[in-house]
Amino acid sequence: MKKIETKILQGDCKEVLKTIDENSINLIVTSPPYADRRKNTYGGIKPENYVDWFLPISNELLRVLKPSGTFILNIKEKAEEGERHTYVIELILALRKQGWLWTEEYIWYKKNSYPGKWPNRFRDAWERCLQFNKSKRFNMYQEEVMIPVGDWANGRLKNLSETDKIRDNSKNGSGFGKNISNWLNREKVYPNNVLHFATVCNNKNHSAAFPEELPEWFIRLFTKEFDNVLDPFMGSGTTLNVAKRMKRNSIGIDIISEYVEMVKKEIQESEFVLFETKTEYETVKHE
Amino acid sequence: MKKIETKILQGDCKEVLKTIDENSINLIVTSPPYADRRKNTYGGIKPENYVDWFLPISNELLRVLKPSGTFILNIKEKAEEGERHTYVIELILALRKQGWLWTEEYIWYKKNSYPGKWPNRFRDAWERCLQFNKSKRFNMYQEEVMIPVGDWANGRLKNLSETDKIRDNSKNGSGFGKNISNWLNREKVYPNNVLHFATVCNNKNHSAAFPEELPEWFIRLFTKEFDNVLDPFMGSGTTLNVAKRMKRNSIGIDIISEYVEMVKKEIQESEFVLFETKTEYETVKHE
DNA sequence: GTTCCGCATGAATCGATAG
DNA sequence: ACTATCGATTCATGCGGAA
Repeated sequence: MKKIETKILQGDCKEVLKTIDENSINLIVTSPPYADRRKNTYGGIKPENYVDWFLPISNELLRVLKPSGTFILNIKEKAEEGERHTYVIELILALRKQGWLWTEEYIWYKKNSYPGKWPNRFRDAWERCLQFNKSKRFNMYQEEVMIPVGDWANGRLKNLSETDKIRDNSKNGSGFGKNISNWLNREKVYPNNVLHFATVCNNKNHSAAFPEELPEWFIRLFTKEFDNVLDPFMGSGTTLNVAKRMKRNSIGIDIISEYVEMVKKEIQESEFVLFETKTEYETVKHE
Repeated sequence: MKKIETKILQGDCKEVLKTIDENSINLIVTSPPYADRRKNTYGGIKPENYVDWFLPISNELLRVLKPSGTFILNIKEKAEEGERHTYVIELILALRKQGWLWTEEYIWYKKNSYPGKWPNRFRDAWERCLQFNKSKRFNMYQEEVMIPVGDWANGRLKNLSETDKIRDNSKNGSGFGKNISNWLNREKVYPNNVLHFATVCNNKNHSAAFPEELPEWFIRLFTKEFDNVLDPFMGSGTTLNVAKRMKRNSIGIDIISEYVEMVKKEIQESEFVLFETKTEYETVKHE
């Protein structure tokens, strides 16, 4: 029986990542600390230094990711002095120069973000989930995230007209054509690039990270069982917990030892539930 | 009684804008032709030339906008050969260099996005609505766009169908973690920066790029009655029609005379309904 | 009239196949 | 090795005709 490995490493990920084998990771899902002058994790990265701070890390991520792998970066620029910062869009350009492909930008639309306002803006209800890849041919298991077909199918597919049974090209030359009969008996359809997930509440002693649904969706989409998932900014360990539950090997890194200890404890407790898995903290094994 | 003026001008907006007084416009809402799109009507701007094409126009927009005014740019980059193009984010950086403040990025979350599914990506269900300003002190009438608390709880501006609720649940699974009782006794709440509107497409001879709700929301938020609204890429005239209905003066520019004639006719027909307003095509008057 | 139902429509993008 | 065309995918909306 195969075992699931969940490794938790303490340290600055820029250094710790160097201990990980190249081309060994199938998926990186992470939410790095946002630029913030006041925070003391990572010394508080200033917005104007954010790109320079991130590039050495992403260079290691580029090294450890398999060519068929995917890197999902959950990030949102802060507003300061009435403006949105530009460090995130500058980071996209810099990552492309570093060799990453900017494949897509998914939107995390926060379901239950509180109403609220400032004099010049409303509550920010969305974050970017930027998808980067090493090559154009990456693994994507689209069937794993399909959703039920909409109400329209009930009425529309009841009785088909003649044009419904063949490919019917759009009359206005848009190039869009469809064959309605393809949709008979179809129960599920593919989703789009807006993810409508709830936010999580701050009930633990750490700042709120993303909800489990977010890494789960990407893990489902970009990995299969026993693949390797990495979160270099582990925080409260959401990605690792989800990966373990979904039978993916995972590596988490965090600079704050309190987080590391907390996640280790949490993962160990889950051993009693999922006793067929095994957690290793010290040794590094790859397929 | 004050009269509403609706002016429709034919020509290249880069030139036509020069005839408009400086500091005279309260709100610019526009959706320029996207790169490589609408080739048959606008000729199609190449992605690599997009920023250079747009900057002379935005320079005129900067001139005609009042210091308290707002510029809303609806745009979305295309995907090509597996990657998202970067010309839109390069445009944001270039507009800031030109003197604009990048205040906010609203998301237009399209209810009925264009169908599509490819080996490497899903349907694109959102577009950017970028907010730029000349100064940090711009007019914003936040109370005008408040929404009923029930709609906010659904995360939508309209109620969900039963199937939509199931689809939503299958995507996120979790309910509300937060105590929303504080909001229950309030009639209306402020919205957030995600706008959930449907696209418009009908079987008549023209289709609107964006639905009326989109310019209506921004006109409500950033102008009051008798303010001046400008759309330099008028197209089918959605912005002008909405502005007129909401008793705002407006100027529309388009290079295609067919569109200009069509919108003129449409605006004139609405005279019979809203006979207290008056449309002027030739003279230019400002407060 | 008014409501119901049928159905065309769309800022798209990829791979495969044909010329 | 180019370019051109075709097939696949999908659902809210509004029009027009029927009930």
